[in-house]
Amino acid sequence: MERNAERTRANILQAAIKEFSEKGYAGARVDCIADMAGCNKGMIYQYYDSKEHLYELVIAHEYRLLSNIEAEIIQNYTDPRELLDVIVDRYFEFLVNTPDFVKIIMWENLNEARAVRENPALVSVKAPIIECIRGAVRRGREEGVFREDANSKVVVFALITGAFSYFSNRYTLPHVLNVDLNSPEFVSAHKEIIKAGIRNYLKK
Amino acid sequence: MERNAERTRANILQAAIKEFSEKGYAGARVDCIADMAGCNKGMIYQYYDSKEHLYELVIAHEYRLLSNIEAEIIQNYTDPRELLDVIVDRYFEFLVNTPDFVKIIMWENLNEARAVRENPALVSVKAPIIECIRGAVRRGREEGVFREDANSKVVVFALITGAFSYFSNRYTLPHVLNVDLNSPEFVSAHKEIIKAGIRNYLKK
Amino acid sequence: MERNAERTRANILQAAIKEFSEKGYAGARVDCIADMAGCNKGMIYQYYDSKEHLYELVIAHEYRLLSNIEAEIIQNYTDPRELLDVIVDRYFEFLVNTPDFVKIIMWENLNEARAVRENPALVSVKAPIIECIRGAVRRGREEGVFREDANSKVVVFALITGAFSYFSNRYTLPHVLNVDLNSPEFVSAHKEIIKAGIRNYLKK
Amino acid sequence: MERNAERTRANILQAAIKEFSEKGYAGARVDCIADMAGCNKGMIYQYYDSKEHLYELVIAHEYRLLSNIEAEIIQNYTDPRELLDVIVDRYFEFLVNTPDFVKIIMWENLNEARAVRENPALVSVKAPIIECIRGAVRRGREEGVFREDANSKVVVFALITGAFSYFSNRYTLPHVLNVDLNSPEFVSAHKEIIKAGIRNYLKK
DNA sequence: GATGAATGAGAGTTCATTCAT
DNA sequence: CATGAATGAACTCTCATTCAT
Repeated sequence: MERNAERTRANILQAAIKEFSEKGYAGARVDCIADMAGCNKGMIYQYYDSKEHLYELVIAHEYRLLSNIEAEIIQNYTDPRELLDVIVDRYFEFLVNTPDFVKIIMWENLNEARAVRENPALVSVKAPIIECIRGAVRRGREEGVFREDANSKVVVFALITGAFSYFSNRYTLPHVLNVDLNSPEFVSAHKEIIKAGIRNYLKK
Repeated sequence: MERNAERTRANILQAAIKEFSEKGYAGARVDCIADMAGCNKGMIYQYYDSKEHLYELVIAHEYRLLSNIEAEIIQNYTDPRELLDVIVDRYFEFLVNTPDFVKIIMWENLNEARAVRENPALVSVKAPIIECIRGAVRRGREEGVFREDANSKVVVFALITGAFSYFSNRYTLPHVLNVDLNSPEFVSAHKEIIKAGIRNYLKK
Repeated sequence: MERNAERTRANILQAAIKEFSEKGYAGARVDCIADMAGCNKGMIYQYYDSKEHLYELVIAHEYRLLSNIEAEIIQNYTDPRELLDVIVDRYFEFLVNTPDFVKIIMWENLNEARAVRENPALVSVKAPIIECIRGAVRRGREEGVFREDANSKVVVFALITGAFSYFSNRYTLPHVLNVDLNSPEFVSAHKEIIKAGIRNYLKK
Repeated sequence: MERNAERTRANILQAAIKEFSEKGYAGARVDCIADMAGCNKGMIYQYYDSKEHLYELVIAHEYRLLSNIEAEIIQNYTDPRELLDVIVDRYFEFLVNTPDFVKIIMWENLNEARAVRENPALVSVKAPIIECIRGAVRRGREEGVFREDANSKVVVFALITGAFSYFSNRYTLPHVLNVDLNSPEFVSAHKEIIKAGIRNYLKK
């Protein structure tokens, strides 16, 4: 049996992401995490102190995943109109490929953002993308292509919730609507609605 | 202490709505529900058999609350363009006034709609509003004000998630964005984005 | 199976006295207490909240046992010389008949009196007997039978430790000395040594 | 990091003395001992096999500390009357300077002398001082300065418990009595009471 | 109809001990 | 000789559920 602290730590974190994402904080079981990580329960306490602390690290980890995407967007896109479309596309791409993420953020929301509020590092994790969008909105106004009184925060909020909402009702709505959320037509129609809504808000 | 079966049943249901909405299924405590209902634990088992069953009834109850709103919309609005705006407005009004609802639906989503799927009565609870919107979209196409290939399900999905999304990230996003979701300007800006997105999707 | 809250509470307390007295706080097992009390582990938490809190109540209970003896002494004896002998006799009698007591007080001593210090009610539990002895010492001085500079606290300390010491080395010393601490001759010889020591300290 | 078997063994023993003395057998933690010894847990098992065995060696070590004092007394003092006073003085001196000792003996007492009883070497560790006192008592009788029926074991027991008792209630009593056990007046008054008690027992 | 005492399975956590490196 | 990762049993505590009253 191979002994490797870093490997075990990582296995536990991955297992915890899966468990917390599937069952939320209250429903998650430390035993299940240990089983999935292929290690003993004691290891979780050795490396992460408590279920609570492990959960906080999972939240921080997931937030960082998205902020990595955002950092890449910030570096590469500056044109105000292009930027907003890109953000919707990238968010969708990320959320489609990272199904754990949406669920974890939703559980955290329902916990009233307890872990986020108590982690100073997370308070400003969205500052860069906010600043980026704010800059784009300002430049759009200066260039005369956006209306004068456009509110950046409204735009950021609409961008994020627009992308999120597609996934956050992933289980109940498709069921009662009897639709396939994964069909490319459905995805692109929804993305277009979000983009158009924001475009309309910004247009002069 | 008065003995009143109906009163006790109702108290338990209200308490359960509060408890499940605040803590989700896994985090909810039967003891807390009994305390809030001002009765003892035995009553919950007498009237509702188990925590699980009580939860299912809570879900059904909440779904019915929204479908009552929907029934009223269906009766009173027929004009295709007006209808969509009305739905957004009514949904927002309902969700603002019924904060427990959003949380319960979100928890249920995260439970992968277990209770909804297992309850035949809920499977068709959204059929009327879907049929109503479908009819409006069809009439809009017939009247030549909507595009020919408009998909009713895309519209229903956008309407519901659009309204929902405003509330479903109620805790994390305002915190990192430092905004007040309750300000009338923010609310109406967001509603307008949703309406415009859908309007744009439908327009010829 | 009879259901009786008061009975169960009392059973748990008695079982806890036994368990804590035999094994100390760290060595005591909640499971053992439940078994001895003939009830379920959950009852202990329902009635006493935690192992810690149960321990504190046990300590308080035991202290009260001794202070009941002291109250009886205070009421019935006033003659300075007689009083001191009576205290030694009564303490011995009590400690012989209440073997749990000595051990619990010793464990508590080794815990550096944590529970005693944190319980305001216990801080003054020995005040009456101290005051009583202090009064006897004072009267003995006034009556000219005790020395002028006799210190009451020295006397109280010698009285209590004198009685206690007989029991507190109950296990190691008899073993290495190969003596029977319960033989009446040994008991009365030891009591006489203590009484004589104190008498000598007080004599003019 | 230097590799030094003897050094590590010694460090572990010292750390164990501290840990067992502070927390008793049940409360002591192998991890804490390793930390204090500046080594890792494996070393403890390599050198001492188990927590249990380490504890037994600690007990033996502490007993030997006192018997060294006793050996020195035995060698240097023979006069019956002087001897008893010297023993009280030396015991006090030792116990004041070796605070761990009192606590360890007390814990061991509460464990009902398990380690002492199971260690043949300890059974006779007090034989020399007992024999010494027995001899002094005999000579005192022969010289006509002690009573004829003086029991040496009573004297040994009184000597040891008399010295011990001052320290064994070190935490609870001073707290409720509000006295300073370290004040020279208090110490010498207490010693005098013990000496006088024994002197009185022995006198013709 | 209503109470709350009692249960037992299982949750999070700790700890002496072992073992690959 | 030394490390610290890993284990598993046992511990404190919780909770949905049952049942005598």
